[in-house]
Amino acid sequence: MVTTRFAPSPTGDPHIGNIRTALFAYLFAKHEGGEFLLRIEDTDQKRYDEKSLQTIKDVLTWLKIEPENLENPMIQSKRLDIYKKEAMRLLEQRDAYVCNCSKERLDELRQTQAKSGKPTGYDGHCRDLNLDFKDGCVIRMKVPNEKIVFQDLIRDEVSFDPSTIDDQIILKSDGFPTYHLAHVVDDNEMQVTHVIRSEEWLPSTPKHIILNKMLGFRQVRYAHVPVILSPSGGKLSKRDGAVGILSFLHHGYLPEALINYMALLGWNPKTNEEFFTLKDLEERFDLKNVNKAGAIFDQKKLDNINRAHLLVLLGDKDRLMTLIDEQSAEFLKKIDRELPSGQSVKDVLLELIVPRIDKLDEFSNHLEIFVKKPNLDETILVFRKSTKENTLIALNEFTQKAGEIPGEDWIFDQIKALMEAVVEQKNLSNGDVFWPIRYALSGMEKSPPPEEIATILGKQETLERISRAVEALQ
RNA sequence: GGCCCCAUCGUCUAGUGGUUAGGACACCAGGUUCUCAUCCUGGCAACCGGAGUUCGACUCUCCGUGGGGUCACCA
Repeated sequence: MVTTRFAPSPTGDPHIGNIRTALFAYLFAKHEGGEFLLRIEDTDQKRYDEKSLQTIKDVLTWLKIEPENLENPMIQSKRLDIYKKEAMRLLEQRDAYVCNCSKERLDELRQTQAKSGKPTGYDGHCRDLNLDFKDGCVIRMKVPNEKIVFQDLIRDEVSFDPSTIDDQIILKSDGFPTYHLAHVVDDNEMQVTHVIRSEEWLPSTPKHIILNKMLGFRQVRYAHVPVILSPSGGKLSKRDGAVGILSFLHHGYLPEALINYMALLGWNPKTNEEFFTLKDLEERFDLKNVNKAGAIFDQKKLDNINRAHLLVLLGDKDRLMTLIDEQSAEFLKKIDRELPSGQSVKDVLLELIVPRIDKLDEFSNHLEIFVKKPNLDETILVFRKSTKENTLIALNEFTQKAGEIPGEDWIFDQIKALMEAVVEQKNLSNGDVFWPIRYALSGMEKSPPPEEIATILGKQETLERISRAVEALQ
């Protein structure tokens, strides 16, 4: 049976790169009919963020990549005695040793090494001293002199020369284990079969393999997934804007879209399709089809995929209503009424607005136009294939004709007929008329059609807005 | 700097010795005899360089070059 895990440190809003790794681990487990587990690696007391655990759980739930033990994850800080016991065992086996080198000595050592152009690393000062363990000392693993070769599920064979691996600390002076010891012990206890983690762990993998062997644990398979790069090519970091998964949530991205995009970033489905649900991915995912090279994060593509999922959501308007912001939802309910066609104003607006937005946080902007007069830019007011003169003719003629329509007839087909009449009588193109009226009413380059907006705004407000547009042009 | 990993359109990628090097995003043009959007059609655009191996290399090997990662009592 396959078991994978997601083992984040509780240090804040989870990075999208970590979540993608979690997704791969989840998908691999599901595809193999196995288990996906959660473990919290909180052995660094300095960076601990108490809200983070809940955030991690919320995010996994929101994305629907829930670990089997979501409510009861393994927490490393509660297992200190276990790590210590294993460290002591290694000490007894002479696979590890006590080191009392001071921080100062270590810093100095590194500096001299760096200065003389040598690789930095522990020099083995305490290796053969056979010091007794006392509180305040650290324990280091004794790296044997043998070449380490292993098969990475994504990269195939990777090998390391022992001279490049130094005697890593496995138990810190505060009694906490380092990652190296803790994860090996935990993965064994959780019966993890496949360690799927970020590529940045590749260089320390030989240490983990050695530790695992020393402790007599069964072998695990490793898969190192490539990192996500920023548009400038480096590691995607906070300097590149939003990288925390929560910020994507707050910006109105759909969980299913995020999942779809993250999967495509580095994994390929071996088909030309690109739209996938979680279920689809569970069926098709294979580590063999994960790319080796890092992939640059492309927000445009994410937006595009989000749009595709948004369109699908139109088929489930009840869910859609729960996803848009509260104010917008309330507003829609307030103005909702049945139209002669039998459709509701709410549904019509949903249908009109959703295809025009990339993400849900833009939704309220589209509703705002019904309560707030837009700021107009006279250069946008003129359709790109039109002229200022024709725009003025169109707006003025529309105003004049509109005056003749009684208030109770102010509904879309009438208004549309009106605009069509202007086109015909003044010998203009559709763009000459529809574009400036729509922009005058909405102030947006993308918005529902003018007659729809005008109907909801009412005759008086419509004419006021058009007259403001005429003023802006003159 | 040492070590490790990587390298096809601007971006995500398909391609496993013989292809007009395919798809998607973005961009551009056109269409949907109603604007913007949606949708549809078309266009632009790539094998990092050099040696080898081979009848034949984007595909295999080596060397460069470039990019990334890592060298903590952080994970």
